[in-house]
Amino acid sequence: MDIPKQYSPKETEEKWLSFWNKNKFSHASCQNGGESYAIVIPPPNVTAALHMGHALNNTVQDILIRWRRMQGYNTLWMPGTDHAGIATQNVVEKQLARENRSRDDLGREKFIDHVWKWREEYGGKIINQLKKLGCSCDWERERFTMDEGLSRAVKEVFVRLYNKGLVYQGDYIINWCPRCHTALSDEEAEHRDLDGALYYINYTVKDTGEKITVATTRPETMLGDTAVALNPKDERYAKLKGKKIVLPIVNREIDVIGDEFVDTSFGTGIVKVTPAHDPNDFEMGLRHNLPSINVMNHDGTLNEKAGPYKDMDRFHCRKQLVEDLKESGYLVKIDKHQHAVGHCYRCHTIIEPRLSRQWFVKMKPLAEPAIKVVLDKKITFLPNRWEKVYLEWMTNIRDWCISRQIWWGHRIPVWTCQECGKLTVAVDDPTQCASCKSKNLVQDNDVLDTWFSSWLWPFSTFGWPDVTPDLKFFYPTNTLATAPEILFFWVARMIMAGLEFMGDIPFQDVYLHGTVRDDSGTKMSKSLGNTIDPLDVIEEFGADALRFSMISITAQGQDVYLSPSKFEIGRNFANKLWNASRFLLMNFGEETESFTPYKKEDLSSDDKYILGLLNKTIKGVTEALEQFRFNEAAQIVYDFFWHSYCDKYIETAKPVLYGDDKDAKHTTRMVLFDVLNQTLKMLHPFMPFISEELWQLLHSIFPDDTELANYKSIMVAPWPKSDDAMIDDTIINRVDQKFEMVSAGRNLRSEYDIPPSSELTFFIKPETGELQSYFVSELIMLKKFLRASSITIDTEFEPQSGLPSAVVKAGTIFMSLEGALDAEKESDRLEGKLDKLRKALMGIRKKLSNQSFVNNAPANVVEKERGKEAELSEQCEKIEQNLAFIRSLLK
RNA sequence: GGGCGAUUAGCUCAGCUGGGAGAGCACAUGCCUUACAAGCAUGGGGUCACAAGUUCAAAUCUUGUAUCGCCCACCA
Repeated sequence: MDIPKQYSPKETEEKWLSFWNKNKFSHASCQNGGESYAIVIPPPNVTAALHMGHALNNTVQDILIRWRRMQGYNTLWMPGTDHAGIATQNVVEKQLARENRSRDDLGREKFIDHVWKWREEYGGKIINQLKKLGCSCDWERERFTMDEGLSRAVKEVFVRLYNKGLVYQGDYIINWCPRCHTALSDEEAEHRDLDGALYYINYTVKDTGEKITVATTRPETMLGDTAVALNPKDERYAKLKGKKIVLPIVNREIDVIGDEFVDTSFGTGIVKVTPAHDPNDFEMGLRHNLPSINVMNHDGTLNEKAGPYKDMDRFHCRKQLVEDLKESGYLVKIDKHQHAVGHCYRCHTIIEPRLSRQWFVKMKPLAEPAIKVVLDKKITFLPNRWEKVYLEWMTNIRDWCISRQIWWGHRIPVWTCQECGKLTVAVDDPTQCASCKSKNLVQDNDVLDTWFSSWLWPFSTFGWPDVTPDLKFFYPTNTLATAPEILFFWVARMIMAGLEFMGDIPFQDVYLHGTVRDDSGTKMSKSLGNTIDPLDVIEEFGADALRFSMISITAQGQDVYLSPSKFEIGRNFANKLWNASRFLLMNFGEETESFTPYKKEDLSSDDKYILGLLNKTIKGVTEALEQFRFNEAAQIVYDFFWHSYCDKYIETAKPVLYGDDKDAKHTTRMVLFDVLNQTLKMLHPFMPFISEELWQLLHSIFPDDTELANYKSIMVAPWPKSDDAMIDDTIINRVDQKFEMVSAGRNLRSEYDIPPSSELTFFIKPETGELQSYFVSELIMLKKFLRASSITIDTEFEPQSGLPSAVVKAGTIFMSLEGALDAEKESDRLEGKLDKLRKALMGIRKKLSNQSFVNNAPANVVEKERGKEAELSEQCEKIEQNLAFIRSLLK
């Protein structure tokens, strides 16, 4: 068989992708029954291109899904995309702008048509990219948050909440993005510390002409001031109470109010009150019945209320106003001042707090049960610390502003009657007013927050509000894997929605992985230009390499630091797998051999050794996966495969394979096959493509092997089960001692600079007779590993001339030298070794002579120390003997 | 202002319920040994940020300090 020395992922990945797709291995049906295991994908935005965050997120999910599928669960991974209201509208508007057109040129209906067309043409390309990554979603079920079904769920939810009094319309201060021209929720406002200024401005007291100074960070809002506030305890308040204050420049008269909110120690202790542009001022306005003056347009320019500043941009106005105040002598001073400023999470424009009529969801009643299920451990967070973050947010939850002044999204199902002015709220478009029966209805112009559809994702994707068989079977889902960034946006809200509308939790485990950063620790983002494109990595290293590398460096919930060189881990590992398999294929191909599994009684100690370690590995990997310790699972298989199977077992197998004993050969082949087969299965969730390729190749060697015929794909082959009966620690320990002896011999060779090409004579003095007979039976092996022409094994061996030696657990190994021994060098070498051992021994002896250690430490710990003490002192003694002999040569 | 995370080898990081400091990369030396140079063998390298405490025993638990990073918060 002619197989290239290097694994090239490209064709392999394409081949199996279409194979899986054709055979629909990832399609789930509730009719197959069994125990369900379901994950709903965090739907990426339709506008998205695959980035490393997606790659990590979806690799984690695919590992879980593939693993559970192999374990025999009825497994479903529900895929789909999010319509991403503002983000998508922005993208399409930008595209229009390039053609010198705006959404207003098109008008609402045509614009929405245009977005749908855009989606068909360019949107959802991320789905194909996820396929390339190897994601085994049930692609037949792909959903979109604006699908007909999901849209119905959205309306249903709105109506239900409205009827329950949990959705209401009101005038409040909301976060307004002057660039997107829409309201945002509190979560959509990102607070960033900015170096701003605190402006001190003089206002005039009308009667007395006296000046009072207020401090503000946003002087332009002065134009909308309707009062000046002091703390009632402030003695200045008594003097000013009832007086009128004249606003500079605009010369409008406003009142003085007393309010506990005012902090006497901040600024001047006198606050300008702008109810239409500040949440605190708004509250004060309500308390004191103040008028609200909104001085801004929706695009952040000043309106007619701003007098001379009309049509000016808010920041231009600020500059001009400060200039004017300075000129007219009202500006006292400007202090540097750092403060948190809200930014639009979509376009990063500075948000304007603005009084506006919007729709809200009352959250407290929804939050209560969602707090309870977490406290009751019905939902667990991994890592656990996120539970606290979740509870903190939930307990201090504020109402959710859900209306958006954009066009792309779910239109609010509310109609206003033009006759009686009453509202009709309905799932199906009403033909007449619910109260006066007039047909003259106008639908609310706004659409809903994107998250108002995604919070229903775990059940809307199964057909809710219909109680479908899928919904009954797969809900609640099992695991949700996502990034902590959307804990509040999405995870928390899904829990609330699940409980409210399904009466049950949406998922049991929430696995929150870290954020992907570049190797300087900066979050990867397109705008910073520090991204690594996963598709480039797939192109260069392969999807398996990308997945394996990323997972093996991702500790549970810690952030991931990526640089291109990291992907070599996975690429090299894939290549190692490739070559080990190549070795098997080369040695299996020569004769058609029937597939007869090895018999336990025919196994050599090396066979038992590797099978023992295999079973330990299966146990370790399975446990690690159960605990969501993906990096550990990957590490365990990696280490087993590379350092035990390849470095040790394949090497011990070679003399057998190249020898004449047909039965031994067959047994060895079957063990080689079995162990690699099981390893490939364990690796499948991590490296789906190469594991499939090699599994298919290996199984195709044996015409009478049934696994390939039974399962057709490793994807649905059974997950390995560990068998304790296969783990014999005595044998594992003995074989380990053999390898330790080999290493000691190799070390001697290396320290004496003897090239591997020259064959040497070794003498092994085993510790016990039992080891002697074991080593004798392993003579061929030992000769191969040590590149020795002859090895003498004798418990009574005493060197007649000076020989370099090394002491290990199993005994002493001596190396013959062609020329005479440099006794001085050897004595130095031995002294060095002895020194190290003695230091270790001293530490242990000190411990053991400590009465409180012996009395207080558990018996097994003390016993272990005693064992170590015996072992080390014996080794020291032997080295001392050897050293004495060498020294005698020096005299 | 509150909360959280990180600090371990030159670099990137593991180290779960306290009991022998680990991996990968890099480095040094030697090897194209009939699976693999994307490899093999051998080796060097760490006051586990600092300080105090609990304990027979601390990288691991407690408290505090420092540095970096993140999240939340309506002091104008």
